[in-house]
Amino acid sequence: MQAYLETLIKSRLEQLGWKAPHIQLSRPKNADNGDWASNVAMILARELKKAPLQIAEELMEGMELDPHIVEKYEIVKPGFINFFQSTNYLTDELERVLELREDFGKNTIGKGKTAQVEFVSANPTGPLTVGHGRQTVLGDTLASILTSSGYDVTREYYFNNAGRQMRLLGESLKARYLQLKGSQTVLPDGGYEGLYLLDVAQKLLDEQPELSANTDVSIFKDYAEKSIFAIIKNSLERIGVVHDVFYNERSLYKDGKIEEVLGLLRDKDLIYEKDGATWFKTSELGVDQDRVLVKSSGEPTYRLPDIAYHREKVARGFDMVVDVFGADHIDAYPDVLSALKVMGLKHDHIHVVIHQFVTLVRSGEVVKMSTRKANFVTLDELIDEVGADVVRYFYIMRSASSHLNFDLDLAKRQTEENPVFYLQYAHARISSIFRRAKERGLKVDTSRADLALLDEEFTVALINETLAFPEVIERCLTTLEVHHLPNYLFELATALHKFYTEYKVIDLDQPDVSKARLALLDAVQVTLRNGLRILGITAPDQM
RNA sequence: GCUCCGGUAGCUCAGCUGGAUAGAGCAACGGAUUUCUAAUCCGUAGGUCACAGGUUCGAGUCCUGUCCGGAGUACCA
Repeated sequence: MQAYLETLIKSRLEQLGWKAPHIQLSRPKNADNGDWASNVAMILARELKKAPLQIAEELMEGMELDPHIVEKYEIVKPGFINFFQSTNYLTDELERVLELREDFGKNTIGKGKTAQVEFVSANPTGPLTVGHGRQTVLGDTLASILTSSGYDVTREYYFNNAGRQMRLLGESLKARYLQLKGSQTVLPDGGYEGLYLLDVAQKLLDEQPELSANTDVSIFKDYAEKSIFAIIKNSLERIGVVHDVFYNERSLYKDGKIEEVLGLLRDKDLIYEKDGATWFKTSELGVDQDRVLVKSSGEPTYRLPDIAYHREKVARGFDMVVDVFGADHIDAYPDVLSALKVMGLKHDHIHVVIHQFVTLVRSGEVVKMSTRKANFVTLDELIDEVGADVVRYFYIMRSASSHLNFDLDLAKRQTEENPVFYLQYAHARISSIFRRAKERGLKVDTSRADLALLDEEFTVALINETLAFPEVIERCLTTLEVHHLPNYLFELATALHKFYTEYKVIDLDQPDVSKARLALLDAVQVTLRNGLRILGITAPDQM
């Protein structure tokens, strides 16, 4: 419908020799204003120096509208052109939904293209926290949106296992291990205090009781990395997230990629030595100051491997790259991108999605989170308390650029007024109706239903809501903001519940109407299920 | 100081590239169940869209400035 009107208006503009601005077609909030509306006449008013109403008249005069699609149009006050879709159009589209089924909502924007989504990327120094959870769900859902748009998607987890952090982790584990053996060893300065390390230490002690203070730290480091990664992967699995690639920082060193980047930047004269460290002249690239790439200790800062990693991403030839980062990385990625730029590499296909922090509230108090301190809430604990479906929904119901207030007490309490259950109930409710229909001998035979019977107010509203699904997916894709999807599904559920209370679906006195309504519900359920699948939330048939 | 994000109903937040009367959930109050699941629906109340200017037919949305909250500004990641 949207596309149809757009091309129609565009060609008419050309006919008249008017310069086509961005044609805007929107769904008016008020049903009196039609199903679709365009402001094109008002936009043109300035340039043509004519009254918008007159422009609209001239525009519409020679327009040939297919009565099968558009029933009528109106030109109203400031200069809107309102289009009213025909019932035929609605039922045709509904039939299409029922043919497409699990493919309804998909588009082909990314057909034949590859995409990579990097997300989570937490270093294996501790269990995933509630903070990581947001990024996890955000990235996974974005990846699903891309898949629905035809992209061949790689979900990737990049982790840093070569730096100072991991050394500290090894030392921390060693201290814990020795403590278990009765030694008074203290944790290193800035070490990891989390109790999970004690568990890891206990396991190590059980497996290898012979280690001592003389044992090389690397033994402890590797063991810690392996153990903690197992914990992380288990958490990811619990909320249905599976990465295709775990990209290891250490490999960048092994393959000489770190050195290559330094060499390339040096060729551009953007590297210099000062105070024993190696600096990147970011001040020449629009940043307020230069950054250190290699510390005086000889260890690179996170920036350097990040640049090398992104160079690899470019080399791997993805058509689209999405990086999902927390707000604490806001300062790092511009350096990475400008480094790619000066190395002459493609970079405008890289999209960075920054999400704001999750503020955790427990008993009315804000919980400060730090992986190194012991007082953090893990993603696992959250899943234990509220369930994976609720966790997933809550994390993406808000836009990424907004701070997310996660009230733990509320989330735990929530079992009844929860939007997740509201949504799932809509799905289950339809299943229930289908079961009952079957009992009464009514077949859900969508191909034989006379959809033209679906013309009541709330029915049409429900159909319209259903048909909006593909637009929502597209919007998520173009904006890379996935919160539109849960919001939409909530509205669809509302439309369904309203329809349900208003009309009786199973009515043996009106078998034709019943059949048509069952077909409609089939389409609604297909849509709900498709949407929930993208969100990674289960669609129960019974609650 | 500078950079980025946010400030919309009591609370948590939507509001698509500027469009028609600013919405939802929760909380409050009042209703609906001889019925396909009431985990539902309907109604009432609740607003200076932080503030001040500007741009134009039209601003919650764009521009400038101010205030408030958060993040960053590290030889941490």
